[in-house]
Amino acid sequence: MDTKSLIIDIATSLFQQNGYKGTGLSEILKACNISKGSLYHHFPNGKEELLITCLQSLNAAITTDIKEIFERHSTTQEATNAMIEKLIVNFEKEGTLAGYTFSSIVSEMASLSDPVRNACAQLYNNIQDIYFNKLVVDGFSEDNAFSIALMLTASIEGGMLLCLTQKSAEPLKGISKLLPKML
Amino acid sequence: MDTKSLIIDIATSLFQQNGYKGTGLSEILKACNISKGSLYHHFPNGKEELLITCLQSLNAAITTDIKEIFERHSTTQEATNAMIEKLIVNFEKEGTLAGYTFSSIVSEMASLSDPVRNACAQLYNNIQDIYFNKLVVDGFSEDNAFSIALMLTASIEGGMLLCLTQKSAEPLKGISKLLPKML
DNA sequence: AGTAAAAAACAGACCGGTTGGTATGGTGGA
DNA sequence: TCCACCATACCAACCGGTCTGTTTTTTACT
Repeated sequence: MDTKSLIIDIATSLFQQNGYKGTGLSEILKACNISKGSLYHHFPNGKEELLITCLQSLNAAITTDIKEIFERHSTTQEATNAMIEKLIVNFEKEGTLAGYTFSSIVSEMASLSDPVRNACAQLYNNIQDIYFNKLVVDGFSEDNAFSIALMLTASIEGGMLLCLTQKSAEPLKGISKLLPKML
Repeated sequence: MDTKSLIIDIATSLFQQNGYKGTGLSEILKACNISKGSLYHHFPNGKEELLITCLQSLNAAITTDIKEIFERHSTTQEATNAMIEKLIVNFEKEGTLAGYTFSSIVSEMASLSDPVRNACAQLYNNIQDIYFNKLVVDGFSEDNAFSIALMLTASIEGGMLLCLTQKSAEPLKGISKLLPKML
């Protein structure tokens, strides 16, 4: 793996775990085992440029991950349940939901940096789009599909937040059980 | 107003706006127009103690706010709609949802400090309890009431996150429209 | 009531450590 | 020889926290 990709991969997970301000450059450098000169060679505009690149990389990763799940299951409900199940398994095994959420960055940076905010917005949009398209195929009207896709995005993101605060996967499990009523 | 309350009030809104790591002590001191000695007199254990105190104060404020709304409306649906409406008005007027959410602190600190995480968990619990009790009065079974209360908490919190990233109140509006189907 | 001692509240200098960022110089391959 | 790539020394600014000293308020006693 080339140095730039290495930086992006490691920085992404550090940002997810500790947030933007919570992740120091030195921490990234040590984890990558590279020097400051190397980082600033690949990201001349510094930390924020790195963050945005990470968000884009994360965007691609999450999007393809979800897409794959949604292609494997015939209905939105099955796909959503499978997706949440994957979240739960990951959470109970790893004790973290980093890798699937980036809410810390949103709430940290949304009001401070428009480029970062836009990168996050695009990520949510992509996820919501996947839901939306599947719902339309399922036979929902575009209006309904849009509403439900929004609700899915919000409740899953909120559910992850609750899981983190409670150190328990119960919130996501409860949401998963309630989804059939919505679909 | 005594100094301690002043510190708590100002620090609370700063923490909500910029997160925990994003808020420097110096910033708090300047905003309060006090000295470091004064702050450390009232909060001898420093920044984290201050944060937890702020979360408890926020807990009381949000809880009584929501309680008041839920007492003024006869059904959960009406109350929820009124509450979201208030969020939307505030967001479109102030451009921020600080004051109603603290997701930045959750996602920043949940994995780093158990006391902070517990303070946040308690806050979510209190909110969810208000929903739950009203739902039971509405005639839902305890099981259903619990599920729906969870869903409300998650989707509203997620909705706020989406509003922040999109700089638009649309997500919360959409969620508000979809609530009748759930209740 | 008057006063002195004690406690609470506040101010600000100072500390070691870290932050993100820059400037310069070296190295290896095309 | 040139240039992408990397290493290192250095910087001012800031971080949270400690320290000592001063002011203000409360308490206790005559």
